[in-house]
Amino acid sequence: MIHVHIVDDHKLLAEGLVKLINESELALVVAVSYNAAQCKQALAQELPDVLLLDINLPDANGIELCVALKAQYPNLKILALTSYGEYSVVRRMMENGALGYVLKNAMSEEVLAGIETVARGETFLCHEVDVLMKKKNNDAIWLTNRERDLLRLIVEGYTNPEIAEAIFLSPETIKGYRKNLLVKLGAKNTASLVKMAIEQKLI
Amino acid sequence: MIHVHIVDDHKLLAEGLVKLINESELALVVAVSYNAAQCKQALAQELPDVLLLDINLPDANGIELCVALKAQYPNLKILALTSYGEYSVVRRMMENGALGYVLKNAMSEEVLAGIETVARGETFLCHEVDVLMKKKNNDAIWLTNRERDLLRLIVEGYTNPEIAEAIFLSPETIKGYRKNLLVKLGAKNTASLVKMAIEQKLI
DNA sequence: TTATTTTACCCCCCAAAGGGGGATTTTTTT
DNA sequence: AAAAAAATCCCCCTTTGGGGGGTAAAATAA
Repeated sequence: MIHVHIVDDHKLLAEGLVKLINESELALVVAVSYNAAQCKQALAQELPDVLLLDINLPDANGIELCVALKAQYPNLKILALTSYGEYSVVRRMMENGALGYVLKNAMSEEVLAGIETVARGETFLCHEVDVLMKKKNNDAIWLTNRERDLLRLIVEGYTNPEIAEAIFLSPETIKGYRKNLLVKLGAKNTASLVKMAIEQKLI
Repeated sequence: MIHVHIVDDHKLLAEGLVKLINESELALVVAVSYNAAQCKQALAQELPDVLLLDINLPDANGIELCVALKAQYPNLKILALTSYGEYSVVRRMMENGALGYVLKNAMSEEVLAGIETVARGETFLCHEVDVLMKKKNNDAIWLTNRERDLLRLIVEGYTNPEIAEAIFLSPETIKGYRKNLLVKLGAKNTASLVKMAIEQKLI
């Protein structure tokens, strides 16, 4: 029997999942957490086989939480369960410790299949995400860490001179990054750059 | 018995809701739609007492859908069920035909209470939203229609001269609106203006 | 009917963004 | 070891944005 821990602040969804999983006879829900703090506490008590992890938690970022949990519990199998269907999110999640990724609009069978697959130690992507990762690999936008740092600061409203001073670089360098980001994202100015950064969840 | 129609593309959640509602003996789920098109088709067949409506649908905007459905079925009671906890979204939803608003992170009892209340024709807000609408009423940001139009164009990356030409106004007027928006949202420049507009879902 | 809000317009000035062209060094990949 | 990619820096010039002042008609609300 696979032991599952659900982490999701959408209580309605979590409730439904508990029923779904327990009734499947495939796995057993041993814990439900509504935020990152609760999750960490519960993990210290009992370690499940699979952690069903939402990305959008009230007190933490799912990607960073994923990294932290993997560091503490290397054998824990993390299955992302989220509504974010953006290339950048999936990729960062999978590169940072998640073994599987299932969208909230997937069929319930996909969740069960995902739990079963990651429990065996294999990677799993729900159908829609699988298609996305194969198709978009060509025109998908992927930023370097430095570019992401810069983009974050631009989105926050910092000007080139401000950023330069903050991270000890020449204003001309920041200008170069900004120009490059415009080209990379296909944005015509800062406004559309910020829009794309947020909507495609690149930051 | 209250007849309920669920509209949500998160199939996992919808499934859980069906069980929850049917087992409550309070109401009966007569239809489930995963998008706006399906919803409209199903409504033409059978009219429920309460429509449980998600805002984030793949093929439509929940607020606009709400207006359209209210126009066609004035007696239909719409209960918004969504993850958006922003002041602007709640207010626009309630001003555009929704009778109630429940967050997805609410307890399941709140959904049932919401269904029961709106079925009687009374308005309903889940606890968290109720607190929000009372507390934030002072510092909450609310834009005029014109300001929203302008903000939309700014977010899209149009410059002042471009906007002026597009909506037949003087570039100086656009400049004035832009300045005013910066003050209203408390943004220091276009980048943070766009960020706030999207994150607070003002557009 | 009076206030208030909204919409639309104008001036000056300087800082910041954006478009064009480069370059070098370090790091990563092959 | 060679090639490619990432990170850093520089110049010139034009357009756009942002801070500071305003005014005034039209629409809404009190």
